[in-house]
Amino acid sequence: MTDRDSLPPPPWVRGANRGRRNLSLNAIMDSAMRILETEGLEATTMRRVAQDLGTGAGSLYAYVQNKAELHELLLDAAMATIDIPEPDPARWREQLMDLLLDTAHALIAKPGVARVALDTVIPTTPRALQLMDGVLALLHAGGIPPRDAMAAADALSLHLTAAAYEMSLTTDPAATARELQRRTSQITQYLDILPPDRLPRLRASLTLFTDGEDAQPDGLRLGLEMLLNGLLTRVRPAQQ
Amino acid sequence: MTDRDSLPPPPWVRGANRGRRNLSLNAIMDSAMRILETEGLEATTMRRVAQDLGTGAGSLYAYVQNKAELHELLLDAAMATIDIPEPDPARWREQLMDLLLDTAHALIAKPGVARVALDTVIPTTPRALQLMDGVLALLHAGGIPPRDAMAAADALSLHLTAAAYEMSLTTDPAATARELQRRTSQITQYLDILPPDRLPRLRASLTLFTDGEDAQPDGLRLGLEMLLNGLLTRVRPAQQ
DNA sequence: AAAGGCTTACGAACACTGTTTGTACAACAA
DNA sequence: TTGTTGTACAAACAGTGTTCGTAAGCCTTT
Repeated sequence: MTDRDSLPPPPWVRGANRGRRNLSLNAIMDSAMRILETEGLEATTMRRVAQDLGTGAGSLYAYVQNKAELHELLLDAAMATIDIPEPDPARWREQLMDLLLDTAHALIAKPGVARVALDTVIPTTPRALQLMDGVLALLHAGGIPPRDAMAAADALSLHLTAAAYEMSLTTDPAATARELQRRTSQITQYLDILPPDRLPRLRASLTLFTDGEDAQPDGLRLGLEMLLNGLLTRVRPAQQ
Repeated sequence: MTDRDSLPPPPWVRGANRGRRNLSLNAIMDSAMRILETEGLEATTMRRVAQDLGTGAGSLYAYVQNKAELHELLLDAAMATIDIPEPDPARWREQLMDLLLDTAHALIAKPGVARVALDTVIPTTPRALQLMDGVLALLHAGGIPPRDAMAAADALSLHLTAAAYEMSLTTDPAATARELQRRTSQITQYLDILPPDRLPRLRASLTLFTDGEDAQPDGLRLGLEMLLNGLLTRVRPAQQ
């Protein structure tokens, strides 16, 4: 298995093993991860983490450049459970789908981490690079030319991340379940006021929409299957 | 053309025609839109809008329930330029692609609005409902069964919104162009430190990645084409 | 061993944020 | 004319990220 063992920390992370006294990057990450798991990303603020460590918010800036960097490190930590397979040309598609679903589940598991992934223009964190390399390897094993593979990997990871983000909006607290109820009732309430010939397709499909709540977790797999099928049947853009 | 004329305001919008004195929802929206266009979504705060109207932040709460609702109204206003076509079964696919690209461009045109679309679990605003109805109409015209059409519309709009959001992260200020440069240089810098046999696929594709900046605007169309192709060749999930 | 420099730690401060509350005022209905 | 309704506004609350000055500690050099 290539690239499964953990990589060394990137050089731009300031205080990897630097803390001489009370604090350390490990301690900060432990506190931040605990807060992330129990209170969500919104609550994972500099002040909250510092309070958990019994210190001031300013002290964290010796180990971390930004709140954004701290969140990115949390994203990297959340991807620890993903393991990248050795490509098997006979099973590459199944392997790829598993890898993508694993990644999505890792993002959903830690609430709010999907938003970090979406906010990060290009992920530069070690595990993100490993993941990208793994996806490219599987696509190459499937016979996809490198130029198409890059574009496909982009589309797949974008879709995956967005779907994970959307799901972590609705599954986090029970409060957002009420929010979803409020939304759908808003729509029906609005449709009742409108002339009955307006928005007919939406009217017809609304029952599928509300029932689709349970089937929505499959929506992720469905979108990814669509993308993969489309990739295989598509006219190559390099030749077009 | 069905549903092209503007719809009446939804009943839950409080002060549609209510302002008896200085303020009004229209004035608030005008100020907010001007600030959105010139300073971005982050700067479009309650206090900033109120200051632009020469009043206090609290006054806005007579016309708008939340900052979130104000942002949603801005999203709705940004979608004003999209026109929904009358489905022509012979050209449905081209029509659909145009509609989706139009929507994406509308989201990108007003900086930060794509984020609002992504944060909104289910868009309930009039124009969003019109758009959804229009997409469903085109899919039905293409012979897609209603159940699949709903799932496809979900996947397409998710992909579209996420791509628009990603693009508005890198195109907004020139500062983020430097950020993108910093990211790629971080990656190469990191790869130089690693053993040269690690992440080989990413190494090989990195040149395509950096060159891909110019071709990235086509990434959106490419992803949507993949989704559409995949939809047409996919085994129907209802029978599986 | 003593001195210097570097870095962590910490609290205070700055400039913000969304939202709530109390009070004053204007306009409409009875 | 009185009363009710809902707008306007300022102040206040509880937060936020980040910067800065100061004090203390450790390591290295003299």
